[in-house]
Amino acid sequence: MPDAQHPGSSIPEKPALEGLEAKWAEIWEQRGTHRFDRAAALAAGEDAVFSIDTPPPTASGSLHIGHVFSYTHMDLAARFNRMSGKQIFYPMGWDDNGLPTERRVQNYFGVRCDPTLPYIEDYKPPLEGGANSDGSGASSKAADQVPVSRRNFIELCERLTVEDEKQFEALWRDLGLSVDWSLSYRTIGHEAQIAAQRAFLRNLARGEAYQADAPTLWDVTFRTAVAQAELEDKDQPGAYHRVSFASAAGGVDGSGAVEIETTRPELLAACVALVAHPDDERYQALFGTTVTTPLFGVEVPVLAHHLAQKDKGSGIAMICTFGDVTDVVWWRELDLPTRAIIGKDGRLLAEAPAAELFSDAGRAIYAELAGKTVFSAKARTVELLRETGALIGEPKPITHPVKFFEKGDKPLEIVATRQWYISNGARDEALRDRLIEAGRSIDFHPDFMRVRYENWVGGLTGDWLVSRQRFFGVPIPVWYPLDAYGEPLHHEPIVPGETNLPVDPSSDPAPGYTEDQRNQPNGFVGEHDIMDTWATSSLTPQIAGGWGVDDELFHLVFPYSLRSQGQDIIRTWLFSTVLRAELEHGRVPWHNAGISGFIVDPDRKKMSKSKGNVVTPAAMLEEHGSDAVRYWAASSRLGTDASFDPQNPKQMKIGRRLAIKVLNAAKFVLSMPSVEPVETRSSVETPPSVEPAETHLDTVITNPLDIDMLAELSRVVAQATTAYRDYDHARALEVTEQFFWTFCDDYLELVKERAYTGDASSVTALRKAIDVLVRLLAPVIPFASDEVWSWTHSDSVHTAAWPVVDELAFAGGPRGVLPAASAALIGIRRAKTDAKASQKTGVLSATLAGPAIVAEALEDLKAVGRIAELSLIAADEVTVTDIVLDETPVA
RNA sequence: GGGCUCUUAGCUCAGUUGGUUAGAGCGCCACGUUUACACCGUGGAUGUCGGGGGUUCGAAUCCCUCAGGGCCCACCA
Repeated sequence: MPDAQHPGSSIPEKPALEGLEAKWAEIWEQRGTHRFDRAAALAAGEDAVFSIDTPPPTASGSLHIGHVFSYTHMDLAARFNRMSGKQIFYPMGWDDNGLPTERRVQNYFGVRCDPTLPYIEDYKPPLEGGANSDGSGASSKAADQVPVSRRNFIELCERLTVEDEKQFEALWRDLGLSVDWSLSYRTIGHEAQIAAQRAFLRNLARGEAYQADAPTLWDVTFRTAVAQAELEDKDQPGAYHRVSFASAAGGVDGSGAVEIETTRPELLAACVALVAHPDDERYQALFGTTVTTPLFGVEVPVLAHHLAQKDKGSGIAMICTFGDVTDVVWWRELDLPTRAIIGKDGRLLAEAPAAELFSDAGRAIYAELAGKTVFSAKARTVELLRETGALIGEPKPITHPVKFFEKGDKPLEIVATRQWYISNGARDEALRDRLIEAGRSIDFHPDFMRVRYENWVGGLTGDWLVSRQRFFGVPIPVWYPLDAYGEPLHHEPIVPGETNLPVDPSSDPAPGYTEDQRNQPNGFVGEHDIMDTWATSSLTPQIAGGWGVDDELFHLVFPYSLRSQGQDIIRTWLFSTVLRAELEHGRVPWHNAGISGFIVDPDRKKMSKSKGNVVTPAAMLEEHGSDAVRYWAASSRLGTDASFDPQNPKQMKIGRRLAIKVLNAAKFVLSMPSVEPVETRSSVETPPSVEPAETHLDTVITNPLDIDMLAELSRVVAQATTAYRDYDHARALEVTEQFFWTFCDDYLELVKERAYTGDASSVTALRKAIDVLVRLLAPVIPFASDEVWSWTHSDSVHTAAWPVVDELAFAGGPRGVLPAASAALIGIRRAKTDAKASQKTGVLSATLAGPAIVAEALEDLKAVGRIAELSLIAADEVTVTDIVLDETPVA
């Protein structure tokens, strides 16, 4: 391994990409190339800071190609701005709390959490790595999992996530992310817990966080409430059951009955009303009357509400507490009683809340259904309805979308529970307007992504449910006093002081109480819920920036310059971060939001694990090289989906070819006889106006072709810089790459004969061009770039100054010498190709037609074409009008 | 049902405020082993710019409309 101060300064015999990742990752770490220089930032002011709010990947998940894609986009911005003289604040976090970790720990170690169990010292879990050898699959079955205490469970979570995070970090280093690894954080870490609890307590103090006992979407597998942002529709088989209710008022058309259609007959015991549209003629006479439920014999009212749809089913619906979210709306707006029968385990409650209203037969029926799952209760109910004749016809099978927790595999139920909420604008128009306004003051890249944010804000149906009935997460930092009967006073929560954070109310006693008063009358009880993982992730700018802990740093980096993320988490991470910043700081958390597209397979389908079309990033980096993979990612603009065919990854080969070409071209240029060393301004500290080593370029570079090449390059510098400033890295790469290939294929060929002789103009121009090109390409191919840079510099290209037009100002504007010479060169090559001759075949004489400017490169054309006699006649287009090859075989 | 987005060569994509004959890379074909590069070089062929209509001297580009793909949201009796 080379010395960090003087890395491999010798040019290898045969430059190669292999090994560059490991070599440079280590040198960058040793040198602190990517460190945030706080002192310099303080001295230069916050305008000189470029801060990035990075997405903490789910530590228990696996990284896929989509991560590589969007994290590379973010790194391009970091590297460009670093070279532009900014102090880069580029932390990296791991999202390690939450359900994915719990589930992975259950599978990996074969355990499940049972909070009633005592802690066991030095606990040895039954499994290491799960039943599957890769440790990732659904290995241990739930029934086989050994129950362990909450503390043991959390210890296992922490143990596993630390291991996962090491692997993630290694991958990111391999990819060449220029993260300052001293700034890493974990969403379950000490600092994150403090920030999450402090923010929550401030929300509480301002009235933005509150409790409500209300119907909540509930996952029966994980036994936790879930939020709107975590919902996902899944198509499920179901059936319409037509059920007859007896009507004392005569029913429809005097039939004595009202028929409804339902997909959830098992909820019949929870029926509280029927509802039809107020304008529906069929039911006008029945509004205000009552009907009797089949099987249970409960009298329920027939009501009118505008949400009822005339054309759906029979036009009249059964309202149950609670079959779906529309039921909740009706229940609330029609002021109906609560007779919920589904428990938190997804089974019918042992005691029905309305049992006293049931008929005797109804009570017997319910006794049979109690304890059954929704699935078996439904089957039995249908049998009973059929036996009693209340089922009209046979159930009609349908497929319909049903709400699921995005990580769950059973339909959500609606259960009335006490939960914590944070205002998000759903019920507060003023806040919603502020959030929309906040979105408008962020520059989205591309701009249309803002619409997704606005749609989400505008479509919110309820406040943010932040409490989760889980174990591995940041505890909600409150306790409740118990009255003389031992009943908790939920409306009088006890809160800790901010200086005492973090707290765990399930193990720390409430302030002013002692631990032996826990769960005692007149004592206290700790809140056992934890926060939604987004309640922590929404504070990544605050956590990474030292909010409330290190105000000097926080003011330096907040609001951040850039949030970079995928489009799939606009509704969760982006929205919630804007919300928390608005509530806490009254301002937006960042100036720019760069939104990456996602990866689609050749069939235009989104890559996902469930479809089995993912490729592991580590294997990809290994196979193609990191620069090649980065090139592929950099070729796609923000917001644009990129296709990737794992079976045929030819797209990676293009970047690989570019990186290899850079190594070889640089080596070739540097092998030319050196006339006068060209020292370039290479330190960010050097003021741009002082370039002593370069002032003589214009006296050395005198050949018109050389000057024109640099003039073209100057234009490329301007275009690439503008593109990077606009977060259009793909455009920057495109113009740079196009010039680079012209430089290699045409210019380098044209001047190499001249350069071999030590011609000062061409050699100096070549070196200058390589020097600029390597810097232009450094964000995209950082490994090859720094390798090349190290051959002539002692510092890193990544802390070198981004090229500026002033460096090449002496060249003036492009005059067209290079394009004209290229066209002439192509003509000469074509003549040789047409004659099936080698390119090194000599030419006795040739005539070029073309504009006069070609004359300025005539000597170079003669040299590269091995042309003895070359004449030029005037024409608009460059063509070869006459050519006589030397047929003498080359010795 | 609403919103956003896309449709250009066999494939992946550029195409700026409307302006000559619509471009690149890959792939394909031919040629070439040249003292940077065989992980190579040189050259070549390849299009009804999704369909239709309109505005204009002029449309891949602007407008309308239709079709198709993708994503997000809503609906869930």
